[in-house]
Amino acid sequence: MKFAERVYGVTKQIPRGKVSTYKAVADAIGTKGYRAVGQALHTNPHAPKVPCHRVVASDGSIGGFALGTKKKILMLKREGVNIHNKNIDLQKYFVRLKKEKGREVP
DNA sequence: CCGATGACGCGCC
DNA sequence: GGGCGCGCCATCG
Repeated sequence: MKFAERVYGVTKQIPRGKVSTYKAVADAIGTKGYRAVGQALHTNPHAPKVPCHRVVASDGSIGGFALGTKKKILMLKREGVNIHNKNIDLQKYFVRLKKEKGREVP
């Protein structure tokens, strides 16, 4: 399994109307390469299956997007995620991503 | 193999 | 609170 595939697997779990952060994704797959996560999403071959636009920066900013940040914002707002001044309320829309492989130690 | 780059994160000024 | 710099990991040249 490639690194990118793992990123997609985790990102794919983000429900509509919610968002997550690169840090959360990286932590979910067990890596500290936050930047690598972003790169994987940039080269995301899976279209709507992997909602890469639902992944934002940990500071609440939009972050980046292949088609342009504005487009990203528009898509998010369209899904119900309210955005003000290029910022998202992580406290409200942030969702915890569960690790794709690691179990919760029963 | 080494060097540079990137949709980031955090510490410091 | 805003801006700047360094560090992180994976991929590409």
